[in-house]
Amino acid sequence: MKLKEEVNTRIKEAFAKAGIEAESITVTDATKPEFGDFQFNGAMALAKQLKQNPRQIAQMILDNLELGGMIRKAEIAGPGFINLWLNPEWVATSCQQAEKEERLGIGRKENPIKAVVDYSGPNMAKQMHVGHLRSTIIGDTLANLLEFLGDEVIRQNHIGDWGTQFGMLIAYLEEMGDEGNGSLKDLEQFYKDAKSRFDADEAFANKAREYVVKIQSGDAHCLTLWKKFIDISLGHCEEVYEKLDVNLSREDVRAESFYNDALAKVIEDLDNAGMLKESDGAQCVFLEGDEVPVIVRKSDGGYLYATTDLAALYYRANVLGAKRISYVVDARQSGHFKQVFRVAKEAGFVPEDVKLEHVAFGTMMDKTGKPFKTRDGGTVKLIDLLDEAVVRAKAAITSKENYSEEELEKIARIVGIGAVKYADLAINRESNYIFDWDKMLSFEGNTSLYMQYAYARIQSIFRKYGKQVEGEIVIGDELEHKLAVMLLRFEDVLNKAAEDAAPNQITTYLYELVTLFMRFYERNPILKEGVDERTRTSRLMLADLTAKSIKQGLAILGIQVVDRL
RNA sequence: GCACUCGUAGCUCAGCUGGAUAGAGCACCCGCCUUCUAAGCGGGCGGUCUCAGGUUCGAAUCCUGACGGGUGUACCA
Repeated sequence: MKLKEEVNTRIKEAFAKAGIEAESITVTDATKPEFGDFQFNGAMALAKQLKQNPRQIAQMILDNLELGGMIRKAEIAGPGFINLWLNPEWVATSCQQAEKEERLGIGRKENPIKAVVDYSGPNMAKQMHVGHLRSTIIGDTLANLLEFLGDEVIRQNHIGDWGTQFGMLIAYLEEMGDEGNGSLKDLEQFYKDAKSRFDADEAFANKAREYVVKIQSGDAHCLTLWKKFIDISLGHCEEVYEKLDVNLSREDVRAESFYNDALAKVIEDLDNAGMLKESDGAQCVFLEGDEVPVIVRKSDGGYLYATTDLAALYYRANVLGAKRISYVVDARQSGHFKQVFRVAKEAGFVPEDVKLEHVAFGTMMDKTGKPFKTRDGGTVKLIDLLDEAVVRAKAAITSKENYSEEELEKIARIVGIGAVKYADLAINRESNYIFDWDKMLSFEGNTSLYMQYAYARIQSIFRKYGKQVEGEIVIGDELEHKLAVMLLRFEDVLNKAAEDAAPNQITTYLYELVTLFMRFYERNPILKEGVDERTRTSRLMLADLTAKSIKQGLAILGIQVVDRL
């Protein structure tokens, strides 16, 4: 249900009938319960334009407002606010319909597009650490969300599999022989070992340098080694994806090396477009207003990050046919993307109507407010964080009920991993955030467990009830009204979250929804004695729609629910 | 130096297309389990929204400046 749009339409019609021109009309959520469900504040702004009394304008709108079955009451308040109350019968019927539908009454986009979401992008020479978490789960959420709303989503995992360090790594892998597979378990260590070997042994260093050239020139032996290395390293990433419950597979991998053959063409095209200039021996694009150029080819002939990204943009826009290309990458690279996007558009690599966006997220800080160091120790390996999350969840669950070992393991995984993902997704992606192990693994307050707990409580009710619910929803009190309206707002929230690529809008919504439900649960008994049949049915249906909404919302975030907790 | 970004309760954060008394969680204090799961619910404590100007009927929200944190700034990705 596009609730706000429905209300907006009514207001727009009122404007038209009153003969008032107004550009954008949007109602907002009421700020207080006593102000109803929605409020329209536009009369005040309009009053200034028209040089009239705002209350008079508001009155004119009211006089022309068709309440229909949807709106129960509309009132002018204060300087010219219009407060709107939704009709409980209308709310009830709408919820009733949503409860029956697979998609909970949420429509699919009328004009779906192809959307590329570029996320995760681990470097094959390094182990995934907590810093990689954000891109992976924000990207996955965005992809799930767009998919749910009807777009054709193409996930792209742009892994870093190319560069000088691979010469050293494969030379070392070769030396290790069969032991190599095992040592690669700890990539960080493997890298260190290779590096110290490189620094200590001149012959090895030379071989490493030679191998870099050989991979790039397509030497069969070196390519085999390289492929083996990438394969093993990618396997480790997949272990993490598996644990994280992220929808990324090998088919989504489109590595840096994939674009190698297209790089020369990028330079050629830029040159043909007259955008290329040589500076200090390097091929550059100078953008108007930018101090630093975009270097696309080094003075030694090598290509760069920007070159690969341009090739990738071309591929995504023209071969994949994407109309929205979202890069879920650390905010520190915003300068880079701003430039690359501009070059791509100016050079015509990407058609004008394609939306390019950098879904930037903040840097992770430690508890003292300093950036998490990537190199010299101190980093938490992602896999360790996830394992610890499951261990803690298990400890927390064990005390509650008796589970079989198998059940326990399954629930602990869902709860623990969910907590880690939720903690990250719940904060505004753009600001920096502090990595706090304990906070991330907390199970109190606004956490995924709160939602999962509510879901389990509802399932418990239905287990006891033991029948299918059939009947109608009747809004019994103010609390049920609030809950029902909140349920109807789901689609609005998802659409806005998709537009802004903001997962925290979904978590905020879920938290508000569940908070309302918990109060409803405490105050309005369902199966207890003395509850009449009609009320019981209605409350069961509200609970059911709540559960389904929680499940769907969490599913988009990549978090599962359990029936029992 | 220049550019970007952030500055809201003791801590961690929402709110930012301007609206009516600024919201949560954690922490702290009080209350609620013989009836649907107390990982919950109710109540309390806690704020000159960094500061100073400006625009406006109205500013945490928009603009300017200062201060403070973070980041980026020519051949790494």
